[in-house]
Amino acid sequence: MAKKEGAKGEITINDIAKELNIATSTVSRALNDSNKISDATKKKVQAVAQEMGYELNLVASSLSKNKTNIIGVIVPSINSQFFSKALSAIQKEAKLAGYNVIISQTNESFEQEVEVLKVMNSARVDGLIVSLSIETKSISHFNALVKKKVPIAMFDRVNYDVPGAKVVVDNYEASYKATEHLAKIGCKRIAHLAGPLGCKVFDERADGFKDALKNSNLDLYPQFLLSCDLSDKDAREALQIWMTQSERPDGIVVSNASAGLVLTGAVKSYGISIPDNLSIISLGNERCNELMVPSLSAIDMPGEEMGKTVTKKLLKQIDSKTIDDSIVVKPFRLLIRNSTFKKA
Amino acid sequence: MAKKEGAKGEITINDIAKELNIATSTVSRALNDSNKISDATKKKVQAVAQEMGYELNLVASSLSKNKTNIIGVIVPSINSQFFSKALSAIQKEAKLAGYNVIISQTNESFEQEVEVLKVMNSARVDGLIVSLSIETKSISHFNALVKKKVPIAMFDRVNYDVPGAKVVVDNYEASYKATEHLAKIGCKRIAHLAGPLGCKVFDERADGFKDALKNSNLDLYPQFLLSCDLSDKDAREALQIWMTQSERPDGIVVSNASAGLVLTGAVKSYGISIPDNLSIISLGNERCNELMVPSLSAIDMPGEEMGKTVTKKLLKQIDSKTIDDSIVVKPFRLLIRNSTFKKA
DNA sequence: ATATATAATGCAACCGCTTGCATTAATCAA
DNA sequence: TTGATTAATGCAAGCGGTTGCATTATATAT
Repeated sequence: MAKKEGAKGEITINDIAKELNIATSTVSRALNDSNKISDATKKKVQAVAQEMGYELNLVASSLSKNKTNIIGVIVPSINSQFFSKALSAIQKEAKLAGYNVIISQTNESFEQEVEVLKVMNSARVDGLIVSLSIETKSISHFNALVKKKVPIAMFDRVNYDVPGAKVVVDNYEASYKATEHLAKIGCKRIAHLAGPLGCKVFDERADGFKDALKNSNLDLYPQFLLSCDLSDKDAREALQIWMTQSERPDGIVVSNASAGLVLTGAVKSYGISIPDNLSIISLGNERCNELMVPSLSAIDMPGEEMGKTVTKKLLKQIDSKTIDDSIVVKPFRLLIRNSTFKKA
Repeated sequence: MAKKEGAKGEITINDIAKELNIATSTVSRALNDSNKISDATKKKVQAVAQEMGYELNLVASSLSKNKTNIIGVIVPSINSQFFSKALSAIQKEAKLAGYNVIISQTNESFEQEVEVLKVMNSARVDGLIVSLSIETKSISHFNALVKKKVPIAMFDRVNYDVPGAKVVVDNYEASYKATEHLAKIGCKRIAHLAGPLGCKVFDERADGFKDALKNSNLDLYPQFLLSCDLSDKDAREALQIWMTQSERPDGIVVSNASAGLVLTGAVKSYGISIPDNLSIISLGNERCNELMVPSLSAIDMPGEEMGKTVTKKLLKQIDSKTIDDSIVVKPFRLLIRNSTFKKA
């Protein structure tokens, strides 16, 4: 077979057309299984394509169809268990529908989020799945995309002012339940390690905490509500503050999984026993939670579920060319483990 | 400003050209900061581009430049700590060089790997970073890419028959050191939970284990070398076998992090104390290793480092248009924790 | 002032595929 | 048999940039 190839050795539909002495358009239609091409021709074309090692050039295809079949995904980080589970589900779901996925992380930086959004725009993604950075307050950086009607779906860290579907958990309720759980097992002095102020998910968690205290007739002790960036360092410092107070907490609700693990580990150095002297529960559950000793109670946030659903929502928006402003609230699970064992 | 926009509301360089009454090529060159365009024109063009909200269409650009500035990344899974760290580093490094990243996971399936490779080919990625699936034995699915001289770089799960740079750790040595460590602290009956047979990294680890035993003058007891898929279930089953034998192991080298954590957790139910009756060390280290009780000794595989290096290697191949067949062996660290505490 | 090098811009083909419309071939009803 | 349908294929204009080469404007040398 005489192969006339382009510069980079790529076989194009033109090559196939020449080989068969038919029009390029016929080849294109044959390969796309158009119903206006005879079966005989299709067979021939497919055979030759196969033989010549033809592979569709998605770039060219995207350009002429004005559709890339690429979904852009923007997350704060890709190496937290929650997000990597979500990403995994997103990728899986997207692939099922014939979409590729471009992933970018913002590292919790607003500036990077803005930049990444531009790149996604330039890449002409067919739709966008976003989980906002902690720093993100305003959303004007979405304007360009919104104006162009690029479908957007958000999960977990969402902003309801951006049009498109949202998939979340009820953070208020999650925190409320966690706090209530501590109250129920007898904790009287419950503290909360909160995330950065102004970040909605963490604000909601702090609110849930406060209301649960109130409804359980428990006081909020001074300094028992500490807000920080949830880094290992900050978590340890918060613990230090609590442990050197005259009235130590006997229960802690930690606003994310990572800090929860750190706290639980760090508590040991104060000669305190969990759960006898102190109960801990984290909002967010990682594999480690059940493996460590004591195993760490948690609210499990359904990462895969959220990833899967947000992808489906986005794909629906893409297909239907409509904006779906629905909000899906995924259920969380309260996982009671040894760190919050019922006191006698 | 009169905006004449295309169907999807996209501003093109043609729009800018018309607006300014100059040629499209001039606009293109101006935006690309070509040195054959006067500063005055550049300023004007950039101003108008800004004002009209122009954003480069990467799809069109890619097509005409025959370069996508996209790196394809193929990994077995994106939600293991090792790979998510690597991915994070890859993404970061790629972005620094102006590349986007398309990520796909094979879920350890050869079939999916083959398929994903085709998609990457169609997407015309400028280069490929790959970590092979466990199932992958043959590499003929890389032929098409190799023939087209698409740069490929592999890390961790590599195959030296595919041209391109490789970034690995010395798995043999890692396993050897881990085993030797157990021997040194006095373990006499050391077992090894190996990964699937035929997967190089795990074979090498098994070899390192065996050689370390030999050189430490220790016997390999029957059934003490068990190969499995390293799932939670398999790990527990292996432990079951060992624990119901007359001669239980007093040391275990587990061939990945996840199974190591599971084993350590499961051991408790046999009423065995770590490290007094049994020492455990895992090849691969997760955050959990140091948080659990007892903290789990491990060989730390440098995920970020590998991700960073493999990306740099790939970018160099892309830039230089040459194949770099170098092999970088990244150092691992032996992290001695409480699960392998020196016996009296 | 004239030839000549240099800088700035324009023209048009091209990247590989898609698609509306035109054309030709095959099929059917009258 | 002939005009009307229907089926199959071809033509050519995009999609939105990029780039080699031609052209024009400007600067330098003689």
